[in-house]
Amino acid sequence: MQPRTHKCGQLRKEHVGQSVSLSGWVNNYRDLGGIIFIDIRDYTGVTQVKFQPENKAAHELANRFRREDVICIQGTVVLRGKDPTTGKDLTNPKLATGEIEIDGLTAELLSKADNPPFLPDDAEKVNEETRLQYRYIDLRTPRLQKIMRTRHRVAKIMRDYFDDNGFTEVETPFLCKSTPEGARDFLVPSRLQPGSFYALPQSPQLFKQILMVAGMERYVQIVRCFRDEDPRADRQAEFTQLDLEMSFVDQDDVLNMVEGLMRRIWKQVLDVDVPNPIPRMSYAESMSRFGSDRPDLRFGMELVEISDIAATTDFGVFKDAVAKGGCVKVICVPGGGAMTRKETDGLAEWAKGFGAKGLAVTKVLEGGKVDTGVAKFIGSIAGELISRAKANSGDLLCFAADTNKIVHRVLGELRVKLGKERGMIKEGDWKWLWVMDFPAFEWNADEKRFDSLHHPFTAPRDEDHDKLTMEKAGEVIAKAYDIVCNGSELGGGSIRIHRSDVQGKVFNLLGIDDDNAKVKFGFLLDALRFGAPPHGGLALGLDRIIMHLCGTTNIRDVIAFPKTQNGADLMTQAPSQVDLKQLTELSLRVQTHAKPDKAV
RNA sequence: GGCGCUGUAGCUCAACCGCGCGGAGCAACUCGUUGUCCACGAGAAGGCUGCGGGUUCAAGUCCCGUCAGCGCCGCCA
Repeated sequence: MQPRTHKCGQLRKEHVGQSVSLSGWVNNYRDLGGIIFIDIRDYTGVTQVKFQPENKAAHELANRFRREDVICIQGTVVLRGKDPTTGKDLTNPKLATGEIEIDGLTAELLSKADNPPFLPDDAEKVNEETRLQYRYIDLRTPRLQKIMRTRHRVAKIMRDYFDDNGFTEVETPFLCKSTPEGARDFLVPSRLQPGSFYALPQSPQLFKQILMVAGMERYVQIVRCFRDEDPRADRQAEFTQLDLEMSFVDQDDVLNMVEGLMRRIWKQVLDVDVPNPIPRMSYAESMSRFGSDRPDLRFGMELVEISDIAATTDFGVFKDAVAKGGCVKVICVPGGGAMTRKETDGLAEWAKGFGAKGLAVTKVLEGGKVDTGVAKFIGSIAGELISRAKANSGDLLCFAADTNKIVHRVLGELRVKLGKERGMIKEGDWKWLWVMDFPAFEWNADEKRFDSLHHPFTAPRDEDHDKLTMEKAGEVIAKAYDIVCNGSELGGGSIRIHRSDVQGKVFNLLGIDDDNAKVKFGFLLDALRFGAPPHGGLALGLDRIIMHLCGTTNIRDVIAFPKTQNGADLMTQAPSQVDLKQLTELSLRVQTHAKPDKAV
């Protein structure tokens, strides 16, 4: 094999006359009987190589080259120019290297390829199932190559940024203690302690707090996290976080640090300016106006409160909702009046999937009138309704009347669905937001106790410390914050509790008694007793950041070896059954072999 | 755990309301072709229609089950 002198995407006019050697894959071949053209590809691009019959040995070899063979060629860079007889322009403007070609003098077959199940050129059209099975071919496509390189680059920008700011990257364990709160843990059996299990970390939360107690001051880590829950288009069981924690800080310090990072990444990767500062909105306002704690601000269609006037109508659904302490809200869909009955019925059906009993709609006419749907019930408030919703003739009004939670959920989801479907999002628009002032706790009616909205180590506002009682816990606001980009939560964090007495009170609210707390989090409570600085931090979803930067909605695109919805790796066939011997060594016995065909 | 969509040649797709021997493009194979660049021309080959059952004179098509992939709900402190 000749040593490579250049990469396949590199050669230009100025290299003409040079003797070069390239290695790569056969992207395509065109055998014209005499002259043979081979397009050779590596990660930098494609170059055309020609083999003339006069170079007999090389020509005979090239004659056998097929797609995806790995070859090495050597020859002279020549200008394509114009055909001497016909005068036709021979350059290929579609190719970065299209002004030149290589007059191939020698060729070598480094590795013969079987007929591939699909060609990298066609991959975008191919079934994802097939692509995942042959992931190494899929990854040859320029698109995925580019995503993987962007991912690398972003990780480097992150590390450089935090290095510039005095952070230290510390690796935390993958074999951890299981903490049954939150998501399901992936468990790893202990051989040395039969019957005991490690858990893979859902996040390094406790370790990073302990690193603050340990005096690291500024910690960062790009770290794999694991949650044994069902995947989604933007969620994998195994995912990567940028995790950070800082000592002697309050919210503004963390927010400023993270904003600086986002500005650097978006500037360097996309040449897009992230606003300075990123606007902030309270959780309460976000829920009220957008029905979501991660509002997409690229379009309007805000939720409008109409409970007061809805209660004055004769419409039972509206009156009941308000009487029971819920609310009635409306969103105005510009131009939605043109929707058919079938379409609006479809929306109502869809809304039921989010807990709504239905979805009331009506169309806005000229002169402050409404028609169709629930029009006959709301005639008395039509004028006020149209004015509050800022509706115009031809718009569609969508109402939800229920508990606050369901109304926000349904209209929030509907708003996003219609915003996307009706082309209300401007291409290339970026809207950033910090959502702040989350409630610390949420009442769990089933278990008759409070749950943490964020996690149990989140600090309440200083002025809310005396509300850490069963009576008032619902009013406590946490020092927690989420960063939201175009309606997607990129990350979140909080200032943590650094006093063991406050932490104890919170555990009690969550129904974790002292003994239980000691068993589960004793090491953290101990650490907090031995000199804990005030600290806080944040975790960003690296996969989601890459998705945004690369313009994909499929998280599998940004992970080199992703898993399917079933948790399977179609390439390696994981998970698989294991030898009885392995199980015995781990003191494990499997109850059912549900899929014996997958046995090892 | 639930709802929906999909499954036909190596790949991408056809095949009417259930009616003829399930077709085409690409790839692979053979032959031809000296300026192509998703080369071109000719030929030959390629199928248990995911799997199992049912309805029917007749099923790729309808029904039931099952497996797999995708999207969603639940879940994701």
